[in-house]
Amino acid sequence: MNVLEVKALFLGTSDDKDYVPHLKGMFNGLPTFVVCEPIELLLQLELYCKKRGITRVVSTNTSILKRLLDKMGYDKSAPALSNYAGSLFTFGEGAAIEIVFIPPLRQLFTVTYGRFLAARYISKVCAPESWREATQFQWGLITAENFQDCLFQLSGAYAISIDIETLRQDLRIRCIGYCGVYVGPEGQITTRSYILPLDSSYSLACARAIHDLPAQKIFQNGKYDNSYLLRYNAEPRNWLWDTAHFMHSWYSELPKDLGFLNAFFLRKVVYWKDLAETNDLHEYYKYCAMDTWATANVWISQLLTAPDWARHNYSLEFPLVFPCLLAEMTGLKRDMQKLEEARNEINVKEEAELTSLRACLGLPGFNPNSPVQVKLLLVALGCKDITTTEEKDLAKARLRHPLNNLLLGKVLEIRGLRKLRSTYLRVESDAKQSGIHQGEGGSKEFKGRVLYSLNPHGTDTGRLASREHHFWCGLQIQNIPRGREVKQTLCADDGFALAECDLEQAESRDTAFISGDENLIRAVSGERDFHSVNASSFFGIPYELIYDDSTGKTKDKPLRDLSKRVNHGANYNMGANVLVDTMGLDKIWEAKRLLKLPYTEPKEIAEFLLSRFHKTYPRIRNAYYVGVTHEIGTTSRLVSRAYHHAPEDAGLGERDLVDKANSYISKGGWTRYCFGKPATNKSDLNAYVAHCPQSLNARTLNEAFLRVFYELALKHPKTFRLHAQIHDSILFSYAPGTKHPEHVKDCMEIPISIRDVSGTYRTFTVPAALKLGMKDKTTGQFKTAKYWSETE
DNA sequence: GAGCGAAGCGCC
DNA sequence: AAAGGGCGCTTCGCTC
Repeated sequence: MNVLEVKALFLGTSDDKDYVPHLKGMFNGLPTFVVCEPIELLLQLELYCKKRGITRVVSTNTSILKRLLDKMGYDKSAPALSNYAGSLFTFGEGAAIEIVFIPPLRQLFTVTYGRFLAARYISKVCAPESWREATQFQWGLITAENFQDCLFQLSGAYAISIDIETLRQDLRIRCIGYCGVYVGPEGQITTRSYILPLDSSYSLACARAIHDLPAQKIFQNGKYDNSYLLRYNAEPRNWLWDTAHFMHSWYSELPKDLGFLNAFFLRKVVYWKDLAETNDLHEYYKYCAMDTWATANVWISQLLTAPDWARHNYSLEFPLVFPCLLAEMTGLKRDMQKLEEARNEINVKEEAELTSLRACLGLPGFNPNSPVQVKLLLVALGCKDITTTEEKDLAKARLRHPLNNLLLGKVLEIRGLRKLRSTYLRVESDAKQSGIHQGEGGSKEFKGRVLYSLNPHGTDTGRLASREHHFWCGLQIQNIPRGREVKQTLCADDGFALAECDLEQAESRDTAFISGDENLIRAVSGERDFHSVNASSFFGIPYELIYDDSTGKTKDKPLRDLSKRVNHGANYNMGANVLVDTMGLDKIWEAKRLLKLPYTEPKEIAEFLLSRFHKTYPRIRNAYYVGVTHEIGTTSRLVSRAYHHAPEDAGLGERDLVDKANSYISKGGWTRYCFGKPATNKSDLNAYVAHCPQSLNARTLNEAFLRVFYELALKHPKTFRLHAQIHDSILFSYAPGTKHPEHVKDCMEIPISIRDVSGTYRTFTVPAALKLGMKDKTTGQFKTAKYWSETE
C-alpha cells in the first residue's frame, strides 16, 4: 500500500444514505470511505480517520459541526447546516485533517444547483490545488493617533473594499471597515483591514478623506452602504465594484449574500456571522474587519476566475446602481391627508362587509383572512373538494351556488380591503399594534416620503426587483395596486408633475422577434389591434367583426378578452388545466358557447384554445422552445442575441451599423447560466422560455433607465426627478413647461437588432407611450398629473 | 414571545 | 400526475 495515498471520508447522516451513490465522481478519484451512522464526538471521528489514514472529510453531520464550533469557543446549541455549507475546519494531530461541510444530500435533487455546489465544496478538500488561497487576515483600528499612517497606507492600495455597520434604530453608522488590496512587485496580493469607529465629527472627516482616495472601491451590495454614506455626505469616489452584482452577473440563480460568497469563492473559511453576535466591542470590530477581508478576497477571486461573458454581464448591470440609488433616495411624496382619507374609506367599507358576513354566518369571530376558518366555511358550503382558499379556488366555489357566491364574495372583498390597508396604507398605529418598528415611530414614510429599493441583482432575468428601503421603511414600489385607492396618496413634489412612460406590449414583441415567428411578428408590428388580430387568426372570425379600426372601438369584447387570456397562457407554455383555473369555469363555458365547441370537458376546451395559439404561431413551440432546450442542454447557458443601438450609432452608415450589431450579437448580450434541466423538467423549461423575452425587455428598459439618468436626471436636477422603474415603465416627475417627458420617451425607444433562433437578423423598436395626465371629466380640459392615480 | 414557513395576494 | 414566468409583504398558525 502506498502510505502517501490521500484518502477521503464522507461522513453523512441516515438521511443521506440513499443519496451517497450520487456523489460519485466528486472526490477527485480519491479512495473514499462512507459513514452514515451517528458519530457524536470529534475524538471518535479522529480515531476513525487515524486508523484508516483519512485526511479529507466531507460531512453533513451537525453534531461534529457543533463540536468543531465549540472548540472555537462558540456555543450555539444548533448551528444551521445551511449556513455552514462550504465551511472548512481542521482537526486531529497537527490539524492534519481537513473537513468541509456540504448541504444535506437530498439537495442534490431538490435544488437545481445542488450537484454543482456539492462538487465545488467537496473539491475544497479533495482538489485543494485547484483553489487559490486567500490573503492572510490582518486588521487594526483607526485612531486619531494613527489616522495619517492608515490614510497613507490606504492611498497606496490597488483597490479598497468598504463595509459599514449600522444601528437600525436611528439609522446611524457605527463603524466603517476598509480593506486595502495591495499588489506587490512580483504580482503577489496582500490585504490589510482597518476599522474606523464613527464616533465623532473627527472620525467622519477621516472617513471622508479615505473615501476621497482615487483607488477603485469595492462593496458587497453597496447601495445599502451608500444610502447611509450619502446621509453623512461621505459617499466614496470611484465605486466600481460590487461583489453581489458580480455574482449575479455570473450565476444569477445562486444566492448572493456575503456568507454564501465567502464559502463559494474562498477555500479555507468558516461562516462567521453567527460568531459575530457579540457584545464585546473589540470582537464586533474584528468581525466587521472580516467582512471587508471577505469582500476583498471574493472580489479578487471573481476577477481572476470569471469567464468573459460574466464580465460582460457585469459591465451591463453594475452601472445601474447609480440611477437606482438616485431613485431610491428620491422616493415619492406621500399626501398624508389623502392617506388618512383613503384609510377611513376602507375602514368603513370593511366594517360594513365584516359585520354583514359575520351576521350571515352567525359567527361573530369569523376571520376571512384565516385559511383554516375559510376552509371550514367551504366544507359547510358543500365544497370539501376545494382544499385551498385562494381567490381562484373561491371563484370555483362561488359558481356552484348563489349562497356561496354571496358569502365568498364578501370574504374576498374583505381580504382585498385588508390587503390595501395593511400593506399599502399603513400608519403608525398599525405598526404599534403588530410590534413593528418602522420609519419615524412606526410609519411607512420617511420625512413624508415613500422610499423603496430597486435592486438590479434581485431577479434571475435581469429585471430590477424592489423592496422596502435600506432605511427599514417604505414600500415595494413595483406592486402598488392599480386602482386609485393607493396611487391617489402618492404624488409629485411641489412645482412638479408626475408622469409614467411605458414600453408597449414589450414582451409580446420580444417573443416574436426572438422566435422569428413571422405570423407573430406581423401581428405585433402591424397597425391593427394585437388581441383582435389574435382572436381573428385563432378562431377564424373576420377582424372587422371584432375591432373597428376607424373608431378604435372593440366590437366583440368577449372574443377579444378570450384571445387575450389564451395568448397570455400559451405564451408561457401554460398547461390546459392551469388555463382552466386561471380563466375560471365560467369563462371556459363562455368560450365553448362563443366558438360553438363540441367539447364537454373544461380541459378539452382549454386544450383546444391553446392548440389554436400554437397553430397560429407554430415557431413558438417548434423553434423557440426547442432552441432554448437545445442551447441549455449543450452549453448550460442562455445567451441573448440582441443589440441595443447606442445613441452614437445614429451617426453610422447602414453597413457599419449592421457590422457593429452583428459583431456584438455574435459575442452575446446578457448571458444567463442555467442550472435547471429544461429537457426533462417542465417547470425549468417554462422558467427558461419566459426568461428570454422578460430578460430582453428588462435590458431594454435598464438601458433606457441609464439614459434617462444621464441625459435628464443628472443634467436637469432642478426640473426633473427620477422615481422608479416598474418592469416596463419609468416613473418620473418634471417641471411643467419643460420638454422632459418627450425626452424620456426618446430615451426609451431604443432600436434593437436581433438574431432569431434560426439565425435571421431583424431590427425593431418597441414603442413607448407617455402617460401625462387625463381629461377633466367636467371641463373636458387636459390636466397634467400630480398624483399617481392621474397618470393615464 | 420570537422565529419561521405557508398561504394569500399585490404588480408586470 | 401535472406543472406559466418574474418578484416582496402581511397574516396566520405552528414550533421552539
